[in-house]
Amino acid sequence: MSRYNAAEVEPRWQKVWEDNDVFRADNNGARKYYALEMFPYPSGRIHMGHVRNYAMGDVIARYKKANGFDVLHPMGWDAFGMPAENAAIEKNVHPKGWTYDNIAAMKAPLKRLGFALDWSREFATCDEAYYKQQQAIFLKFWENDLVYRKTAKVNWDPVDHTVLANEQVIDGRGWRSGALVEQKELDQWFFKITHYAEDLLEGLNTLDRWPEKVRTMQANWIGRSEGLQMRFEWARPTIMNFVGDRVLSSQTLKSSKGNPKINAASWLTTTEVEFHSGIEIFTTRPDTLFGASFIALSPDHPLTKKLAEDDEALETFRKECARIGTGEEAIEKAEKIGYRTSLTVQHPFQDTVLPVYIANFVLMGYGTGAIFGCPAHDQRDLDFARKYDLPVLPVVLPEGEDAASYDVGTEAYIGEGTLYNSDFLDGLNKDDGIRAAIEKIEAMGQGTGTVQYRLRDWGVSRQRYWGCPIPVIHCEDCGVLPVPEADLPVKLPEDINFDKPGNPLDRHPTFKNVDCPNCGKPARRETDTLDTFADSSWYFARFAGGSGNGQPGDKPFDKKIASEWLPVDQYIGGVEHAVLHLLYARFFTRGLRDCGLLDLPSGEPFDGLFTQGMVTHAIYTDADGNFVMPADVTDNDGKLVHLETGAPIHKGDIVKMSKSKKNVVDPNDIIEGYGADVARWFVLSDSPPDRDVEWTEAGVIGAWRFANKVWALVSDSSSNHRPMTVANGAEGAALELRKKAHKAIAKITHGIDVFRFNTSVAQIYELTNALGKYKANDAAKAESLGILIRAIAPFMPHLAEECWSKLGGKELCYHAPWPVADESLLTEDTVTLPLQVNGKRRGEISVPVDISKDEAEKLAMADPAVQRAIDGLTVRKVIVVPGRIINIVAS
RNA sequence: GCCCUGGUGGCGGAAUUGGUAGACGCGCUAGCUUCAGGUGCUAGUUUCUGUAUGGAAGUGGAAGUUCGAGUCUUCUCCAGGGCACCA
Repeated sequence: MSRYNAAEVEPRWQKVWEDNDVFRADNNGARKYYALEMFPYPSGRIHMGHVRNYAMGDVIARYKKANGFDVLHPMGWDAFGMPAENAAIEKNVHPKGWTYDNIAAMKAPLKRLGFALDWSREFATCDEAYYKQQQAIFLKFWENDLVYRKTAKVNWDPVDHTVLANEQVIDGRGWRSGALVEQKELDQWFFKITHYAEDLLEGLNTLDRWPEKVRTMQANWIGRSEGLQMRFEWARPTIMNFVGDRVLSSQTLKSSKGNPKINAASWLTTTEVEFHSGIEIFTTRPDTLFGASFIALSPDHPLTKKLAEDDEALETFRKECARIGTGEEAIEKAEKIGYRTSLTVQHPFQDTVLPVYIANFVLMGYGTGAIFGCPAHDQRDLDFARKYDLPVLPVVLPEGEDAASYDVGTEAYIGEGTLYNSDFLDGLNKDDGIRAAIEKIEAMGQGTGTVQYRLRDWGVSRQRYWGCPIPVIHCEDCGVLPVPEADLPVKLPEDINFDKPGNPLDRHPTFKNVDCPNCGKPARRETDTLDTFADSSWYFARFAGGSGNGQPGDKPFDKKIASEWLPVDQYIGGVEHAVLHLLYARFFTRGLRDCGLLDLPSGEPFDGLFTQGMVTHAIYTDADGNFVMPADVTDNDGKLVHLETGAPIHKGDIVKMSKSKKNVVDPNDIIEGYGADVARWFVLSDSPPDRDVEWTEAGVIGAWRFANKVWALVSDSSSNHRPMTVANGAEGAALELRKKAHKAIAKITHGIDVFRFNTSVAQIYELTNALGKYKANDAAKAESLGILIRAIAPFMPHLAEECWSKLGGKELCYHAPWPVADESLLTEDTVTLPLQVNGKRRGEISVPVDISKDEAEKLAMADPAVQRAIDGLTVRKVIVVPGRIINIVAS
């Protein structure tokens, strides 16, 4: 037997594939299949997570190809972003050079892994040809009212010197830098994602090939709630005080605040609210209006700010709230605190007056920034009411409670029930009560039923160099103008430096200073660049229909071709993108559709989504607690020691591979040592794809052994074992082998179809074992070997080609059709039926599959083990499940 | 606090969706082979009990539905992830 030499075999087949251009995607009229993995950021090194991600996609791509699909499986680079700028600052290299060098460095090992990728479609998002089209899309979105500009309070990351979208702020810190985020007022560009809030939410229901978890996370993020937006009018004495003694009059308000219309769903926190005639609130529980005992405004509410101008104590209170707002532990417990104003409002339905508080738990960013408090049926309101001694009047009576004695105590009741203490709402249930209350308020002209979303518009301005320039010019006379299409792309200048903090574009004279395209006078070019999440929001369409590549007349993508390939049939990537990337991409495809660029009625870019688990590894530390790379650790008689020093090593937790913990295994080392196939096989074999897989040396060796075993099987085999052989009419051991092989086909196929590659792998092992034991050199063996090799091909494609060719396969294994199971070999003539007595297994009998129930029962009763078990008992019942089990009930 | 996921041998994990729990792999044990350098083959490997045919227990825990539960229901514990004052 000759040993399998991956180092020689793998590059050889890679060259054959490349020379024959076999992975190029063409739409030849067969059913199309678009397989895509989230494209990588070119950090310069590939890691095991990449290997696992792309190995999964490759299984799907090769499997679909074998099933006769036209497969599109492209690869490219998500190449804009801050690491390039950080490298520029730290290592004094140019972001562009750094990025393209990294791409080259990553492309080599990726090719060495032998993925069936159509490299002809490769691009990087930092290619001029790509960002030119992104600028064109930006302008198109602008034309179609999907882009707008506003001064807004934004999340400012003081470490990265840039703005962050809401989604990019985690626990009050920047998602990348981890720095505490500050609030800053800036002119910002926004994508109007809220325009599609309802559609994005609705669309989730159609994505039945997405993980439930991701859909839930997006739904939560969009955060739809139905309710009532209404006005509480000032109580008579208040309006006198308010307008008379304090600053405000309706005239000054109107002129300073402009449009009084409420736009609560907008990104802006400076919600413009008309408050001279009352306070606008939003509620999802208008049925509990009769239980209202106060009104609370956000500390950031415009009215609060106005009042604070004349009220030092209130200003102090506001600062107090702001201080608590940023400390993380404080948010955990966040005691509810309030400030009582001298204002009061009129209850809409009855002759009572409610005090107006400023309260720290009311958020300006949601609804109108003001609420009515109903302590009996909202926990926050209850905590607040108990603290400030406000009335707690229950108006929803839970089932089984008595109206006369019911008391909420310290736990607000938020469930269903019957309304009482509520005048015209008495006796209604929750939903009817909500409807009736909304109707009444609408009839009174004090409000309307509305829908609120937590989702806010996507702020995309970034004060960075290494991103797609926003194609806009600011002219003092003509205003904000688009760069004319003929002038695109707005290129990133290359003569920049990072010797000062901030955006180099902002201090680049020839970039920044331009002539107005309208009047020709000196004007200022926009120096902000787009959030890099924009880059990854349409790359899949460019892969599918990109053309011209920077030539004149190039478009973002060919509408017809892109629309044929889209949606992506199977998208694979990490869960960490569940909200950000996947939501933005769904927005983009809707925008592209509505701008007429893409023919995609559903607007959904990804038909199937799979989120794979991480690659983990134990953390190794030495006696001093320093992290040690796994490659430097060896096993010495069951004890882990340092490879060089021999010092003892401690094995710690098994966590995601990360550079900082040094628990990483370099794919390059594995490829060199064992070959690409072994690395691929290992990451797919043991764990289900959606769970984490622990990288172990033993596991790799196991995979390596298996590859050799398959090779041994083939190289020892007779030379006339043509892989496409079909054996007919075998019997005895040959028939058993054929049955095994055909059953394996069915199970392997199913495993791939449902993304349980580990179960496919197990079946491949079984078939290999069966073949290993089968010594005859006949047609049954030839057929089974051919099945085995084709089944292995999506997992270990090089080994498969080598075996296929050794066995005399005429064409490439890559082009060989997926084996089809012969139905007649999947069924057995006889089955083994377990015999149970009172649910306990007592024996088994072998019977023909088509045996009658009576016959089976007779045989079961005659079984000696059954006889022993029912000795002295009376048989009550015999349950015969054909082909499955026989259970005898006796007592 | 709320919402998901999951919990099965020493380990990773199977289980035709209510029908023989532990497939397959790793590890381990015993034997054979001498391939010298991550080797191949054979047998065994849930636990307890018994010389043995066998018996008993067993899928985080408790109860339930059922002829029959890893699978369904309720409660509960633990781990991982997400959201977090969203009115």
